[in-house]
Amino acid sequence: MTRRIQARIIPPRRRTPIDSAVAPAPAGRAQCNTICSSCNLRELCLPCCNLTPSERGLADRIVFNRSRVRRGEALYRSGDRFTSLYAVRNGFFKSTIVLENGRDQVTGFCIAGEVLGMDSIGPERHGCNAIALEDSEVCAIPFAGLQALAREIPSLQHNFRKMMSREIVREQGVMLLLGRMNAEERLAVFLLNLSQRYAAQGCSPSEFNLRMTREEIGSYLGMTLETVSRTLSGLQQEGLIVVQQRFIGIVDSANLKRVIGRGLD
Amino acid sequence: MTRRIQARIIPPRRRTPIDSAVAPAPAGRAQCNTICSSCNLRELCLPCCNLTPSERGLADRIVFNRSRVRRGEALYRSGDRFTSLYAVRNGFFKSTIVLENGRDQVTGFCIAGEVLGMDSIGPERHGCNAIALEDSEVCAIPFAGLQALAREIPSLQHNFRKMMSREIVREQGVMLLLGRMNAEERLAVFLLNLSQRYAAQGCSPSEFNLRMTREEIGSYLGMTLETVSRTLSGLQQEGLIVVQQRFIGIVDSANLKRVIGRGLD
DNA sequence: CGGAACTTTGACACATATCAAAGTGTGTGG
DNA sequence: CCACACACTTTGATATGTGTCAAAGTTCCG
Repeated sequence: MTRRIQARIIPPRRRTPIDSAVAPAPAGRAQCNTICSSCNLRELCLPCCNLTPSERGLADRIVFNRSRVRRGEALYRSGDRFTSLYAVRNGFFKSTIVLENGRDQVTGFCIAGEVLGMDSIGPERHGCNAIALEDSEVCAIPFAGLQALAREIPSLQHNFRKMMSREIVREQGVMLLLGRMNAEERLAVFLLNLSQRYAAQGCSPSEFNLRMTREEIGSYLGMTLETVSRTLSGLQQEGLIVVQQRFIGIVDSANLKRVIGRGLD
Repeated sequence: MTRRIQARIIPPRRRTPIDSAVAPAPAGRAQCNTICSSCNLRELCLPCCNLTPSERGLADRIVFNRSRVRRGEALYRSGDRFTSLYAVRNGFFKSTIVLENGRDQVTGFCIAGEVLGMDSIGPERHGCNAIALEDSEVCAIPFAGLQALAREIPSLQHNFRKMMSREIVREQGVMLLLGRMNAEERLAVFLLNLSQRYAAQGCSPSEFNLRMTREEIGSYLGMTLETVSRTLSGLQQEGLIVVQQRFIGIVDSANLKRVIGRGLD
C-alpha cells in the first residue's frame, strides 16, 4: 500500500578528543551536550546526567547514534523491533497507529527535547509509526545499554521510571480532553500545550508554526479537519488567537485558558 | 465538601512458619501465593516471580501489607504521598480525577489481579482517587523496597518496566476509543474488555454484574448516563447482550466484536 | 504556469446532550 | 414486616454540536 520509507541512519562519527587530549570519548556525547540544557532527557540522557567520574566511566559503554530523518520519512514503523529510545534533538514527529481499515490515527506529537518509543518497551516491538513532519535529528539510546547502566546508577533508574510514569499521566490528560471537552476547549488545550512545550525549548510560546495539517490535528483531537478549521477561525474571531494557515499567534493566553475552564464548570 | 473516608489498614500478621519449620517468612507472602496464579502481578509480585533461592532471600526484605477497603471508601486519594503500589486481590476499584469544578471524572476501573498506582511513581504523589466499588482487599507493595530489590534482580526490573509500558499502551487504546468511536462502539469495547479481564481471573466472561453506575460508565467512556442506558438497551434489542440493571449477559460476542469494527471501516 | 495538497466556508444531517418524568430496586427506621 | 426515602435506571421530547458533503480559496512545488 503505502511505500515504506525508512529513515537514513547516519553512522556515528569516529571518536575525537574532547576536553584535553587525555581521554577520547564518543563524539555523539560531546555533541549531545551542546543542546541538552533544554532537553527533557537531561535527567536520563547520560551526557546530561550529573554523573560522578566513576559513573562517567560506566556511561562510556553506551554509544549514542545520531540519525537524521527527513520530512515524511519514518523513524520507525509499527512492528519494527524495539531496540532504542529516541531523543528528539530537533524537528517534529507525529506518532500514528494504523487502524484495521488502513487509515492513520495520530496518537501524539513529539518536539525537540522529548522522547519517542516508551510505549514499545513492554511489547519489545514498536506499536506505532513515528513520522517526521519536518527534517529532524534524533539521538538513539540503545535500550539494552541503558538498562544495564541503570542497574548500576540508581539515579538513572529512578529518573527513567519517572519519565515513564509521566507519560502515563500525560495520556490521562488526553483521555480527559477527549472524553469531556468540546471542540473549542480541545483546541485551546492543544494550542496552550504546544505553546508551553515550545517555551520549555526556549522558543516563543506566543508565535509558532504548526507542523501538522488540520487533518492530523483533528485525528489527534478526535474531530474532523473541518471542525478544526472552523474552531480555529472562531477562536480568532473571539480575539484569542491569530491564525494564518500554519501560523499561530496566541494573542490572549489568559482568556484562552479561560476557554478550557468553561467546560469544567 | 465530601467527607474523607480512609481505608482501614489491616496490620500485617505476625510471622508464621511456611514449608517446614526451617525458615520463617512473612505470612503475607504465603497468603499471596494462593491467588497469584491468576494475578497480573505474577511477573512482578515477589512471591510469584520465579526466584532462585538466593533471590528469595533478598525478597524477604519486603513486607507486603494486606489491607481491606470497604465499598465507597478510598484506598488512596489525590494528593496523598505515594509509597506503595497496590495489587488488587479481590474486589473492584474506580480511579477518579477531581476536576476544578469538584466533579469526578472516572479514569479507569481496576479488578482483581490488576495493579493500582503506577501513574503516581513520577510525581511521588497520587494524582487520582482510588475508590472501592465493592468490599475489596489489596496487597500493598512498598515501592522503595521494590525499587531496591529490582536493582538486584534484573528480571524483576524488566518485568516492572514492561508493566508500566503496558499501561501506556492500554491508555492509547482508550484514547483511540474516545477519539473515534460512537456510543455503541464504546460500549461494545467496554463490555468486551471487562469480559476479557474477568476471563483472565477465571470468572465467567459472558455473565457478570457491573459494579459501577451508568453515570460512572458514562464518565469513563465520555458520554452521558442516559446515552449509556439507551445504548445498552439498543445492544439488547439487537440481540447482542442481555441487560437487567447491573447484570450483563453477553449473548453474541462475535457480533458484538463486529460492532467495533463497523466504525473503523 | 499548472497541479496537488491543504484550508476555509457553507448547507444540511445526524448523534448525542439536555431536560423531564416515570419506573425499579434497596436500605432504613418505625 | 411494611412503608418510605433515596439512589439509580429507563424512556421520551427537544436542542445543539459536530460530522458530512460540496465548492471555492490559498499555498507550495515541480
